[in-house]
Amino acid sequence: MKNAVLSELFDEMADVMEILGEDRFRINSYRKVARIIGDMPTDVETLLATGQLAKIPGIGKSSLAKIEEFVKTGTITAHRELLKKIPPRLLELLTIPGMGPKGVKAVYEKLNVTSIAKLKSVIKSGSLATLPGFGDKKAAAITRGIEFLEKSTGRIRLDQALEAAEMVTYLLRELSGTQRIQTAGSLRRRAETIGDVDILVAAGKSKRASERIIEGFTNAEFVEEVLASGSTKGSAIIQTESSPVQVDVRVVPRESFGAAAQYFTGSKEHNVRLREIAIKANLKLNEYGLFKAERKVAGPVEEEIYQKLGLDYIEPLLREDRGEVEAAKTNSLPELIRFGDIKGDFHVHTNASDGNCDISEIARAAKEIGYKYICITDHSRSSAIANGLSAERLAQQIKQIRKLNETLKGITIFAGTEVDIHADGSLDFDDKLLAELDFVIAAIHSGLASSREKVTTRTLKAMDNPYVNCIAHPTGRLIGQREAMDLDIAAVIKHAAQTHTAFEVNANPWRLDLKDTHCRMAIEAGVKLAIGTDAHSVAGLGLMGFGVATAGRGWATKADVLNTLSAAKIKSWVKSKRTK
DNA sequence: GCCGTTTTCGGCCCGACTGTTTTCAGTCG
Repeated sequence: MKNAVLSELFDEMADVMEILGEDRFRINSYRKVARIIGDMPTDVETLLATGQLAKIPGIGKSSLAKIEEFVKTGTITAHRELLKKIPPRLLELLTIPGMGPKGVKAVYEKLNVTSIAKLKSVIKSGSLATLPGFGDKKAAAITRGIEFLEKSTGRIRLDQALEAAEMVTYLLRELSGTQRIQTAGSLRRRAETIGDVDILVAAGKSKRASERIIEGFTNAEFVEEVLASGSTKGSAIIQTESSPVQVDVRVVPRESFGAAAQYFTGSKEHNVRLREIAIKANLKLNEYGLFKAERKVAGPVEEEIYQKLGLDYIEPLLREDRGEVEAAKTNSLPELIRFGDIKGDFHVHTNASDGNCDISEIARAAKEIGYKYICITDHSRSSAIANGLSAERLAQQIKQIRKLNETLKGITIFAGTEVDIHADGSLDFDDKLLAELDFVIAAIHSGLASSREKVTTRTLKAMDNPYVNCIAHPTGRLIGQREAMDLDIAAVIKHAAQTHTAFEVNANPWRLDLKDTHCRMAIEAGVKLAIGTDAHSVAGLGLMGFGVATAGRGWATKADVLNTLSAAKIKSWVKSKRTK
């Protein structure tokens, strides 16, 4: 996908211009273009060819010319020219927490620092601390920043962030003076990765009450390092079971709680849009409320902020400035899928392959959750490491499931498989066996790094099989660990619509695959989503919420998601592809 | 660089914390 590369180029141009001290509004427009392109689910090339790109607000003449140049030549002259103006490794300094463009400019011009390595040495020699605007504490903060950078990728998975949020929330609830607690930031929006965890606390008006809450947090046992501690904000690295996580706690008065929740939930881009609307209406929006001159017109309740701005309430999942503000103006926001709409799980493993419990155990657990059905999808023989089932073992399992269904009340077990898609697009089981199953999900588990053409053709061919109902984890990514396959998403979505095949939204926080923007593309093409946890244990069934949130971030309604249908309707949905 | 139902020029979102300051700039979200 060229979008990611292009987005990076625009961001880099903005970085260089910031260091060079150029006009900040101009820099902002570059950043905006970078974000728009990075978020776009469709290839820039396609949008450019159809003339749609020029119509996107934020992309003007100048950016359009740069994008055109990039599509034609693979490079942007302006980008190359800008990079010539600074040493090649200078930009890496910007990734250090505590180092911004002004700081980078200063160390470069005054101390000739051109890389992180050189920055380390001027800190060691003590010369950084002599620089105007720098000092011992600043030098120490930068050292910590470099160490942090060296041992982490900076962003954590949703499950890790949630664990940290739960630890801190539990602590805050016990503190006196705490009136309300709300998780905010990218965690509340259920973004696929989280930078730091934001938690809001409503407390009494006195400064002392607020200070006590911050103290209670920064002094907690699990706090490893305090980064900042003021009267309304505390920031610390906490140690969870899985990783160190930065948590920011902010205390706000109760009468501003809604405004603060809105403000700190973001995204930044969404908030900018809201504040622009406020200004046009002669209002001012900040974390304390919505104000007309000095008078507060909204503040305690988040919904009222939107209402007073003339907008429908926008769910946190949608707050990315991806068209939700426009939709809120025209009463055309989608009614998002909720966990309560989910009637079953489409992707579950048992101890027949690499899961850790048997069919009846996991089925009972699913019934306990309130599901009406569950689909057993153990691996097929090619996934040997996962103890994939042979044709004989699968035939045996189908019989076992049919028998269990006779005795188990209140839940239907679908016999399924997660069948491997071979390099040539053929499947691990023949059609005769697949025809015995209730639901078939197909997946690629090998050769993920092969060419765009190969992985795309492979996926397209699998969808042609009349028994394949769903493609599991379609891009194969593992967040923070493995890149997605270079799949032609537009092509596979189009083919899915034509072949009556669904795409999985894998709910595992390592995967979240399809991801939000791809979900939206699929929905727009009329392709159904099937949310599956890929559970390998009873606990694994509990990941469903991450999948529902990801689909919701892709603007999915109940009607877009296969597992909101009854068991009977699923059967007829499957049948309609087979009899086509 | 982008944009326009008051504008084709003149605007462009807001505040807390920190550290280096003698009243504020830089960074972050």
